[in-house]
Amino acid sequence: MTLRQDIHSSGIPVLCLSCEARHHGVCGALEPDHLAQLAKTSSRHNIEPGVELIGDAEAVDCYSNLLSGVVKLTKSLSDGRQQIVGLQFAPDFLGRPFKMKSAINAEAATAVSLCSFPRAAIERMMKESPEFVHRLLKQALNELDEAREWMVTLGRKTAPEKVASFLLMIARNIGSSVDPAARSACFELPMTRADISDFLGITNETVSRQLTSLRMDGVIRIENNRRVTVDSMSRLERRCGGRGATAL
Amino acid sequence: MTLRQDIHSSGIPVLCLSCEARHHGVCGALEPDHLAQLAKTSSRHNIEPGVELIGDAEAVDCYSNLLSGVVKLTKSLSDGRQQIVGLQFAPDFLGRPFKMKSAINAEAATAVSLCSFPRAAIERMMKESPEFVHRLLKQALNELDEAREWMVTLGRKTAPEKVASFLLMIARNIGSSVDPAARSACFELPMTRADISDFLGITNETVSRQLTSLRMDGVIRIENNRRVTVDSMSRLERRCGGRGATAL
DNA sequence: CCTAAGCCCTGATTTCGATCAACCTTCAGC
DNA sequence: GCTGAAGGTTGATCGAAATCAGGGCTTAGG
Repeated sequence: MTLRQDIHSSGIPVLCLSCEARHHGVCGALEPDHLAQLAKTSSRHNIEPGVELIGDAEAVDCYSNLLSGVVKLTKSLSDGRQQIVGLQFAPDFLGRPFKMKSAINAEAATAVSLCSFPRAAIERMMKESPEFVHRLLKQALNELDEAREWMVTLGRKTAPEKVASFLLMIARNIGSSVDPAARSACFELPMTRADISDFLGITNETVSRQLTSLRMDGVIRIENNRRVTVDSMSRLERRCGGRGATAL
Repeated sequence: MTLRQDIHSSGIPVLCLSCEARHHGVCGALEPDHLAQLAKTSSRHNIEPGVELIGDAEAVDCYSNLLSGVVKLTKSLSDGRQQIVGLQFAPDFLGRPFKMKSAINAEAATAVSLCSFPRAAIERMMKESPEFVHRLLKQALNELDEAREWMVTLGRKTAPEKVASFLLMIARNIGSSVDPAARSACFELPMTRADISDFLGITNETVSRQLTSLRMDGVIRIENNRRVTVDSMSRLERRCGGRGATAL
């Protein structure tokens, strides 16, 4: 492999050189030699929308860096009711240290590309690199914050507020905006109406109605059912229900 | 102080000897010398129900081990709507590494006792003891799991199921049960009906009605508004909505 | 081409839980 | 003792969102 020689030359594996995970993801915590170690066992996958990311070779059980696309984490009740409990965007780290029984399903919401590592390699990294664990902790705390933010949305917001909050969250995560102050945004919805409803704890009919309502009111524009344009972010924000200002 | 001499004799600070946090909490990750270091700067507090745990001397900004009692974490919208986003039981670790702006309020739900440490001491521990960070990661992942479990409850369960699920969760956390298989349980509700409603995303009237309904159906007994007895856990479980079985 | 399956939108109706309102109990303070 | 506040329960009414139902658009496949 060309890998070994690259390790010798620059210290950083060639595969990792252009990888965003090295800047903002967990790999940023690693020294070149650790990175090289990991890279030797890594493999890249491209995954189609709708494919489950579980056990086996496919993706996670291995741990993986999410390089592009959106992954949804879901939990279901035995009667079929489903709730999306997390969305992961690049360059999040996927996989669950310390246990298998998570009872959470991961599924590619869009086309997804992953950089996967065998479980053993990651567990070794956790032993050898405190900085790596540190980074994992940071991500876990971030996800915890997000989860708690959603709990407010799920428990205390109305359907119109839920949909607006969802759009705002997506815009902030994957929205492209020319404007540096992000006064406007444009993005492709990474999920179907049914997914959105599972995310917000409402029905797809309600999602549809609320999107229409936002469209009618000129807050958003929608093309091809998926492409959303928000002209005025602040206008959208005002529809999200009292901002979480606990102080002031 | 007697502290120093105890460090010399046994290696473990006297205060920590009988502390549960040393067994199941974050302190369990520490070597005697680290523990001694921390103990020197620790202080214990007793806090009344309803008191905010924020900034200042009072409690957290310091980090603290929760020694007894229940702490509720809440987020509010500016119009007053409130959601409880987390409950902490002993021996959880309170406080937020890496940032101040959490926008989360912590409040003693019951009488609470804390063992607090100055921010600097904990940050130093995080640098010096990888095992400590490891422990923090574990707790964070646990809280994340709990948060996600609640998201299902908030988003997809009916009011009766929500209340049953809440009782089950409390019973599992603080229920005393003679029976080892936990066929029955008895506990003091750590919060008011209003708190419970903020936790479940419903109104206190609805909480009240559902409790009455469970009482009428013989699933629970209630004394003094607070003391709850569950004779058959499995009966209660059946009221929680399809158990999160994703597989099988 | 036609058909069937997804996905999405919209209207009519129903229902669950919110809201409004009254009353009870307990407890602290005067 | 009385009074008022806080927490809790219960009933009546209302409304937001679920449910039920139908129809349109796009895409894949025969």
